[in-house]
Amino acid sequence: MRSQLARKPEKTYHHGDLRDALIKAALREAERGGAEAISIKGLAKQLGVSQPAPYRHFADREALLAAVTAEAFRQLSAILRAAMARPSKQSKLSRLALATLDFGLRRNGVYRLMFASRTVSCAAKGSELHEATRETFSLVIEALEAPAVGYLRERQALKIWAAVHGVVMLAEQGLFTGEAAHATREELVEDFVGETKAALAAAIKDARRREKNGA
Amino acid sequence: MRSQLARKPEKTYHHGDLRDALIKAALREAERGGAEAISIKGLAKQLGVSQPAPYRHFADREALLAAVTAEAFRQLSAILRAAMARPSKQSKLSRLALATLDFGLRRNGVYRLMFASRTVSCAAKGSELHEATRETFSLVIEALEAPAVGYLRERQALKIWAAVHGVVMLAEQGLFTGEAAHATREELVEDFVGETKAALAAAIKDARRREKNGA
DNA sequence: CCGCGAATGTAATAGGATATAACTTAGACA
DNA sequence: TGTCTAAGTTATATCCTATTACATTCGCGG
Repeated sequence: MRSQLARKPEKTYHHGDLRDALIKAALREAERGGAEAISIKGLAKQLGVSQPAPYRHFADREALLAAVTAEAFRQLSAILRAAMARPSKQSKLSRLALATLDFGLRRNGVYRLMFASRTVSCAAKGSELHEATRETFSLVIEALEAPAVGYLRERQALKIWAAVHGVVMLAEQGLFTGEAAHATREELVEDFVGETKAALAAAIKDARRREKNGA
Repeated sequence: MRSQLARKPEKTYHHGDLRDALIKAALREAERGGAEAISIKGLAKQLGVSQPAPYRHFADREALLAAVTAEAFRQLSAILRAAMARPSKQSKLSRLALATLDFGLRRNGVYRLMFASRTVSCAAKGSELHEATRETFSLVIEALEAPAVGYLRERQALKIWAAVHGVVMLAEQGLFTGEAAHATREELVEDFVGETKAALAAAIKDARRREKNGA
C-alpha cells in the first residue's frame, strides 16, 4: 500500500519490475550519447539497486543493449504506424519518411543504437531484436501502397529506406550546415520519396505489360 | 644501426614514431569492432610501450579517435580518387559510389567510426577531422562531372552520398539477406547513380533555360 | 663538448566499468 | 507452514581511462 504511494516502491527488497525499468532508463541514457552512454553500473545506481542486480535480468551488457534496441525499434514502429494512420494530404510514404527523419534527428543516440551498432547485425534470426527490425521494415513496404509485383516493391522499399537513413546520417555528420546547406534534409527526403513513387509506378506498369505479353 | 635491422627499434627508450604507430594500430583494431575495440591500454601493449605513453600524443581517448577517424577519411579519399582516376567504361560517379560501398562493407568497423559516431559531429570547424570529411565530400561533387549551376550540383552530391551510405547501413544491418535479398546492394547503388545523373541533367537543362529566359 | 631544457617515456596510483561468486531475502505454492 | 526459487546484496577480480611524479633521451646554444 504505502509503497504504491511513491512512484517507485519505497524500500522493498525486490524492485518489482527491474528489467523493464532498466530498459526504460537505458533508453533515456542512449538518447544522448548512444550505446556508450549506457552503463550497467550507472543504471543500477539510478534505480537504487546494487550494481550487480541487473545481471539477474541480462546475461551481460550486450544482452541489455539488444533488449533496449529492440524496444527502440518497437517505439519507432509505433511512431511510423501513427504517422501513416493520421489523415493528411501527404502520401503515407512521405509521412513515414519524414517521421523517420524526425526520429533520427531528435533521438540521435537511440537512432545510432538501432542502425549503426554491431548489436543489430549480430542479432540471431529468431531473436526479439531481429523480429523488431523486420517488423519496422514491413511498415516501409506497407507505406508504398503498391501491389506486390514480383520483388519490385521490396526493392523500392529498400531504396527509400536506405535513402532516408543516408540523409539522417549525413545530417548528424553536419553535412547540411555551411555551404552545402542549400538543400534541407526534408527537401532531400521529399525528393527521394518522389523518385521512389515514380520508379515504382513505372516498374509496375512495365511488369504488367510484360505479364500481358507473356500471357 | 642495429636498431634499424628490426622493424621496430629494438630497445630504444623513445619509440621514435609512437603517434603514427598508434593511429595505424588503432585502425587495425577498428577494422573489426569499431571504436569500442580501440583501447589505449591495448594499443600500448601491442606497441611495447607503457600504458600511459599514448597520453603524450593524445589528450584522451576521444582525441585519438578523432585522429584515427581523420586518417580513415584520408584513406577513403585516396581510394575514391584512385577509383575515379582509373580508366573505365563506367562513369566516375559509378566508380566512386561502388568504391564507397565496397569500403563500407569491407572495413565495417572503420566505416562506423567515420559515419556513425559522435566523434565526427563533434569535430570543430577547422579541425583536422573536419577538413578530412569535407575533402572527401568534395570528391563526390567532382565525380558528378557537372558544371556548378547554382547549388544543383551540391544537392545531387548530397543525395547520392546519402543514398550510398544508406545502402551500406542497411547491408550491415542484414537487410539484404533473406527474402529481401532479391536486389543486390550493387544494383541499388547503380539505381541511385542512374537517377542522380538523370536528375542532374534535367535540373541543369531547366536552370539553363530559365537563365536564358531571364536574360 | 657539455649542459640544459623540452619531448617522450615509465612507475605508481586513483577511480570507474564489467562481471562472477557466495550469501540473503521475499514471495509463491504445495 | 515449510521449502524452493527468483531476485537482490556484499565482496572481489579484472580491465580500462587518466593523472601525477619521476626518468631518460635528443637536440641545440654557448
